[in-house]
Amino acid sequence: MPGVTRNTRQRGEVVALLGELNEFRSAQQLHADLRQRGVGVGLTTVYRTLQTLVDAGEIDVMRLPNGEQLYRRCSPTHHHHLVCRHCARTVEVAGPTVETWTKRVADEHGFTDVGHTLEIFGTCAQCAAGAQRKE
Amino acid sequence: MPGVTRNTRQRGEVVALLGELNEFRSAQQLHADLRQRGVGVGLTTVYRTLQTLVDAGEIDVMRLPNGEQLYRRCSPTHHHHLVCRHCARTVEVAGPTVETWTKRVADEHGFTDVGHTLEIFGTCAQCAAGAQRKE
DNA sequence: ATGGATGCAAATATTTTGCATTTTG
DNA sequence: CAAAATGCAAAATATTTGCATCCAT
Repeated sequence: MPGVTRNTRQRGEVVALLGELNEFRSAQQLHADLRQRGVGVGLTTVYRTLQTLVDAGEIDVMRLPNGEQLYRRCSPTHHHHLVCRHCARTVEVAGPTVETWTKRVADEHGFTDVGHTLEIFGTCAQCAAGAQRKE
Repeated sequence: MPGVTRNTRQRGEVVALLGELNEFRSAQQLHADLRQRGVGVGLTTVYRTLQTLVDAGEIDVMRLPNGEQLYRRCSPTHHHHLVCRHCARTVEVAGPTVETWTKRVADEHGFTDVGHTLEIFGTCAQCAAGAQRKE
């Protein structure tokens, strides 16, 4: 079992990139981004680093309806995402209402140790205005 | 483009099985179930049939945190699922609260054409009592 | 020096697709 | 009979793992 987490160049590159970006990216995208800027990092390492960061709670994972996993540096507190289907613009939203509701529903049915996943998808104002579908 | 949807034996088998079962199953599981009862259906066909049914809104798809896709015949109205992590027992829950909340949040941020995904995971009373982890 | 980290290639796992054949309407 | 559906094998995706080597501490 990994006792400590060492500071390697690759790890630094991944963390740095996530720090700059403010949108969800797949492991593959992040890997491509890095290579494009001339940074040598293996895809395997990107995957492993992201996994480590997720476990440490330093980044967020989200899964699109199509199954792709996207990663992003987010605020450490529990929250959900409102994502634009077209431009991928993302808004973090705190959801005390949802938290309370899920907890209550779970209680009513005798469920404990509850957790949940929630993502909201829609079209942001910009994209709606431009009505520019790029599909 | 497929104009109509024909009635084939295989399609009937899949629909029938989904009709009996009342829990989420993966395409692979459904395929195995069918073969086990001596019904000859190709895995490809199972996938294609499920896809068709989903498009027609006749069945529900859910994705576990691990990414597996599960299918189930559900009530036609919009709802969410409360799923036991251990025994996979599933409860359908209507979520007017959530619907309203997501709509409001989206509005506040100028998002339109909104949709969302929500799944609740926990430990059901039975499993909590038995404390039987079968992992 | 020593155990975690890396990265290549290969293995997994899941879902999709090409295409010849069968079946439904 | 024509179009749709089937099913096998192969392809496409995405992520994980074996293992020899490298490097941070």
